[in-house]
Amino acid sequence: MLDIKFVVENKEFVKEQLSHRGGEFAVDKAVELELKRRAILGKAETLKAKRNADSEKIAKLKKAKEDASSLIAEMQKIGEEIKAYDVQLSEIETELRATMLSIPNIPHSSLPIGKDDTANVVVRTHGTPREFGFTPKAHWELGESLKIFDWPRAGKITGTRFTVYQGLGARLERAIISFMLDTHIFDNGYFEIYPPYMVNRASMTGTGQLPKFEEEAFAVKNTDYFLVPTAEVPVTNLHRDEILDGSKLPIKYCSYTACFRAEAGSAGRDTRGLIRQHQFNKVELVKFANPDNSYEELEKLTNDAEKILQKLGLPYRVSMLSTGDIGFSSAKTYDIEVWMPSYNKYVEISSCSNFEDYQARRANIRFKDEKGSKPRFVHTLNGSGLAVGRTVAAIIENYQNQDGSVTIPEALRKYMYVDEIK
RNA sequence: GGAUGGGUGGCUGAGUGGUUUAAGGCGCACGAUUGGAAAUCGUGUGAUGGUUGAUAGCCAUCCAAGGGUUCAAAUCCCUUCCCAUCCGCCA
Repeated sequence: MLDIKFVVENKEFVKEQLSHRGGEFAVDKAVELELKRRAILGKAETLKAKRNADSEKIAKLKKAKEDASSLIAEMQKIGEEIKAYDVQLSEIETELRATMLSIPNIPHSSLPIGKDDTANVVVRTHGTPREFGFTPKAHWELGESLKIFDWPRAGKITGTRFTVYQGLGARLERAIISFMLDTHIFDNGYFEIYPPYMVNRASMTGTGQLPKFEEEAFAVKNTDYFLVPTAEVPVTNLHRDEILDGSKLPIKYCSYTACFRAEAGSAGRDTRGLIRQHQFNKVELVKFANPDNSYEELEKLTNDAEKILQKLGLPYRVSMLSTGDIGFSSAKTYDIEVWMPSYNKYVEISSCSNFEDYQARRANIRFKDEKGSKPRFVHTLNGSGLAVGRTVAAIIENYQNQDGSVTIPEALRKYMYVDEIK
């Protein structure tokens, strides 16, 4: 959520910045509602001040056993007026909040301006795609011949876009989760969180998944709970409605969870293999940072995620997303893309974003620099560190051998207890 | 799932209709005292919104959340959420 005061004072600037995202946003409506709200609030508060003062007079009159009936009659009228204003106010506030929740974050000034991903800028590339001396196979082909994934049975027991891992496939998935967590905990200094896989509506609203993207989430029937689409939701909301100690910033959390996404609107895209699933595993990095250095923290967070690919020896590149391609709540996002031979291109495996105070304002997460100082909103950041299924796919494809076996990257062997899958 | 008791400022804990603008204590900050410290004493101690040049004042709101009764609600009524204990069930 943007700061309504800022929006009122800089309406044209906000509209221009948001126009770079493409689409229309209700900035004028929000400003109009806010001005109306302030006008009515002033009237209501004046009347309430009078009511407070006169109620005290009534109390004194009654104590002195004097007649207060005329004053009480007057207060009855004022009470009705106040009630009328309060009804108006709550209607305006409800509408204002809904309007503000529908307005996305302002893109950071460093972003390339463009309407979609074609305007993204590659900022660095690491490693080079391997020259195979044979025609490489896709991970779903190798997975079938190695008997490590069972999609027909996944379809039978659940449905499309689900996977049954088995044997060394299951072990590889589990090994990667441990490897990623250990790297972030011991090398990068993150604190591990293992949260619930279901969250309530307030949490989904706090990080920006609701109300606008409800069709993307799986709701749990007969409850008001949702399956988490990413650990970002429970982990960021750990500090919802809290005032943090500024000297403790940045707070760095890493968290493994399964993630659940409806993938509405993705029909026909990435239908084979592990790339686009309704349920997938992910290790997520979440930071709560001081606004003064949150962009340095974004660079560090991105580097922390890259370290996983470096240790695994997978070629990748980092792109800065354009104004038209960044997510709704984000001010700046780097995508990390791993080389995927079957696609013959780089595929997104991590998305690292600085939300500035957009989520913090929605979720009311603040900090104090020192005792007595005014609370300020923190900046929240997060990034995948990394998507586990896509990492499995990348390892299988990039480390495949001509005979259909897969060599296990050195860094994973102590978690796998074997050197290859064959 | 059933029963009972709860939810009050950073913590603890009073407060069942009107000097509560939330007592007292702890903690914290500042000051006094001291060679320095402890102890002691004094003062202060939250959030949000409005107004304003102002992080000064002033006003409003906030006692789990939402609604209701009343001239007036932390206090009475209703709904929901959460917590604790016991019982039942259970990996």
